[in-house]
Amino acid sequence: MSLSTKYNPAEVEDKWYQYWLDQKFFHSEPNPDKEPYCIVIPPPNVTGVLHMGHMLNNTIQDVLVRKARMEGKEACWVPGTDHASIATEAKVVAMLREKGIKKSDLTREEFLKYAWEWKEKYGGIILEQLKKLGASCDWDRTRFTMEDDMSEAVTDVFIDLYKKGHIYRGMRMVNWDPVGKTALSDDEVFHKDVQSKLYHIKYKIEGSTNEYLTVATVRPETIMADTAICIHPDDERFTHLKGKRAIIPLINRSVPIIEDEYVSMDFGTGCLKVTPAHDPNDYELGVKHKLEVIDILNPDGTLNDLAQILVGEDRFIARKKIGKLLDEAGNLDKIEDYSSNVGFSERTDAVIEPRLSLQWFVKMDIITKPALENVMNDTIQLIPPKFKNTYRHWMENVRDWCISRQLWWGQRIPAWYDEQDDFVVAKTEAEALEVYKEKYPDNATPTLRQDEDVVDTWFSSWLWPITVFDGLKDPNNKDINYYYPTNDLVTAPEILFFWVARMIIAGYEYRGEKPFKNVYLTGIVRDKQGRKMSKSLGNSPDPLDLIEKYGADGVRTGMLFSSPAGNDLPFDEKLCEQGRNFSNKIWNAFRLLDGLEIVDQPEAEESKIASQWFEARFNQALVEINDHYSKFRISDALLSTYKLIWDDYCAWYLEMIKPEFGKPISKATHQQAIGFLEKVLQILHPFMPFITEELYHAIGDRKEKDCIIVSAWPTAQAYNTQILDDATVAFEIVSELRNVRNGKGISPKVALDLFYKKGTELPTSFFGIIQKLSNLNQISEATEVPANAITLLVKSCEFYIPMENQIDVEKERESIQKELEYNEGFLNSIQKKLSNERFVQNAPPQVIEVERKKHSDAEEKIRILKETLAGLK
RNA sequence: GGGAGUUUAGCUCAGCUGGUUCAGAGCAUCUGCCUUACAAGCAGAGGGUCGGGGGUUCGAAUCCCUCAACUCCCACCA
Repeated sequence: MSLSTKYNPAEVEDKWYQYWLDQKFFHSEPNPDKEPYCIVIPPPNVTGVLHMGHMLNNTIQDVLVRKARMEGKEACWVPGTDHASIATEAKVVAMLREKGIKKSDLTREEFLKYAWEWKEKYGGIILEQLKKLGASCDWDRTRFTMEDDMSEAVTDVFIDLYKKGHIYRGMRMVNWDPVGKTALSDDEVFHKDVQSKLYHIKYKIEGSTNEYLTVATVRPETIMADTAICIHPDDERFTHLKGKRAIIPLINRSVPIIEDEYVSMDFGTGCLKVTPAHDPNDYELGVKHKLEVIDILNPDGTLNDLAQILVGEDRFIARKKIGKLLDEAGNLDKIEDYSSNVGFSERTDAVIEPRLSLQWFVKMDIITKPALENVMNDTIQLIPPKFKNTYRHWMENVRDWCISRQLWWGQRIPAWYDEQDDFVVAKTEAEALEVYKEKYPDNATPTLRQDEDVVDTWFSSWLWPITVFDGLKDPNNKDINYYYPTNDLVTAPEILFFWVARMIIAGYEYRGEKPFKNVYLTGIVRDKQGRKMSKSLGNSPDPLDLIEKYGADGVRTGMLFSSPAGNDLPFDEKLCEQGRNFSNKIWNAFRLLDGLEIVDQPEAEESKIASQWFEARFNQALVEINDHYSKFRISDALLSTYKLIWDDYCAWYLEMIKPEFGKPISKATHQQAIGFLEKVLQILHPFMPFITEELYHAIGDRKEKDCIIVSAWPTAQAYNTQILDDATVAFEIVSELRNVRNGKGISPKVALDLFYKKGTELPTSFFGIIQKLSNLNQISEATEVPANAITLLVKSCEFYIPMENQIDVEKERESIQKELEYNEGFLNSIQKKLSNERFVQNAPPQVIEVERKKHSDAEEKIRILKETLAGLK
């Protein structure tokens, strides 16, 4: 069998994924004999398509899960999707629109039928895509946030929180999306700077004939909703107006002039029109000064009857028209250009209208307490910890959470209204009726209607770590008892508050326990220009294309080469290329071993030393890699693994044991080499699951269940440090010799002789290896300095390489002179340091000792260099 | 406006409580090699006054002050 020099991932990836599935390696059940390790996936939107952010995120999760599985833990990665009410509803509405169906023509039931159909057809594509990445999720446990059980949990929690007084219904100024006709949470609004006009409008003072007060506003269409004019109490310009009233132009309604320090004297005209129904700050002022609230807008953003004029006009058209009307009436002082920050709906892009409405809220004051505390005291660890500050800031300033959404796709609010608009919070209509019996004692059955709204999506996903194990329905079941609290959560910092904080809140509220121990916050994947990769910008490569091109293993490592926790990842396809090249490197290492003729002959001495060295080196690296993992330094763990395999195993070890061309290898050596390969493949497996599984089987005769994915993570053994030190010296000598060849243009094929100065201590055990790697005839002690030789210095040891052709004495002299000068300068600086009394007095003895050593070493080196220079003829 | 963070080689990042390496890695670059596992490779080399300025110290990329640039989060003045 002759293998291609290039590894072909397409041939093996699907095969092994299916094999793992068939063997149920991803499936987990509570096992009291094993320590649990659990990750719940941040459920992607059902409407979602895999993007680079998911790739990064899920690769990290898979690395953690695979490592835990190999460590013998009962590893369970729970997958699933989120119903994402707004996003999904928007998609379904768009789909219907294409078919010529308007949502408004459908009943709720009809719409939901379409929505479910859509979900069944397109939902969860993303989970299939994750399989291509190699994600080792327990697919038997796949959940969806709008399954019956999950929805029931949402309802139960709503009712429970209501009973505990943590949910209330109240008037609140909310972000109203007039296009989507829904209230949005603050998080769903984005702000943009918009060029607009500042209208200076003159309000006549009541009782005067020609005295006016000017107010500046960007929203002249709301003057009909004004219920006061506000001035600063210390503003001397307006002292005479205190206690008076002003007349709203056009509609001639009289409003009081009030005083409040909220108004800034130096902004605009110093007078503020107060419109409690249409501005959050004005609303606050209104509450404070007990002002009337006049709402002049319809839900769709048109003016209603209360506006008295321009009824039925859209708010923006009304704005233009009212400007004209005011001008005609002589109430328009001037119009200025003005740039202001305007809120937009994240979903429909409509300008947000602050609107007063009855909404459901979660009171955040009490229930956030344990969530703040346990992050601050590191019971739950944020990685990197710098997010603690941000987290605290948010938790200390958190506002009540508006959880009602005027949508259909989602869990409906379990509140039941009678004809008087009284409501009862209950699980079912029947239960609600029971409660109403008290109000209607005469056996009269009231007609009830359920609240039309659904709850915010986060109100279901905040329960995710509990509900995936049915921990609300059955708080003592064996799954939740075993897997909860889960271990690590891997997610984007953008949703630290929307989701992570709320899961922590829910965890303490419903389990009295944190939902996870560590929160690993990934960075944002950006393009080369530093822009966030997003669908709308079209700057994100299709992950599946990348996988096809570089292999899942290549893409996975590509994503991880440079992404420390919390740092953004400026993505470059070159990273995947590096990953692919790495697969290829390993593939070829295997090809080398695979192609050798094996004979039962005694092992070469160099090979024995080589194996001893690699054994030590492997263990040293393993300790380092384990340490990286324990600190969630995933990129570092990968890089250490990469170097162990590429540099130590391939570049050094394999070169050491490789037989001469055409010659066979000793069976014992080959077995060692294969054994080491197996070990490094295991270490690599979390990062590159596919190629490692392929090669694991290629290098051994495996039974059905004997797979690398479930093999035991190697245990770090105590290692021989002496051999590592010796190797370092040996490698340096080899490197210097290569340097000489490079500089003198001597082919590696020309064998050289190497002499060392009499009496030097050298790692003689490595001489064979040095000879082999550097193509040397001999390494011998020099009885005298050979003539016509190049002198080398390695760690203050002198070496001579006799040259066949006359060496260029001048050039040699020059280079030695240069080194001499460098060393003399170095010596000088140390001497200065050591002659500084204060240094000698204050520095710790070890530091001084080190400086002394440096000093004597440098002196020795200078002496040798001088000698060599003198010897050059 | 409030808060947090970042600034170390061309790029992406390590450098823990100041002191063994007059600053490290990967990638990229340059030079030489189609050397019998791998040119998706091999061997070697160059490259940074650690954002600017000041201070503390015998000694600072590391601590303090200050300035500057960038990033993120929160709030949003009519």
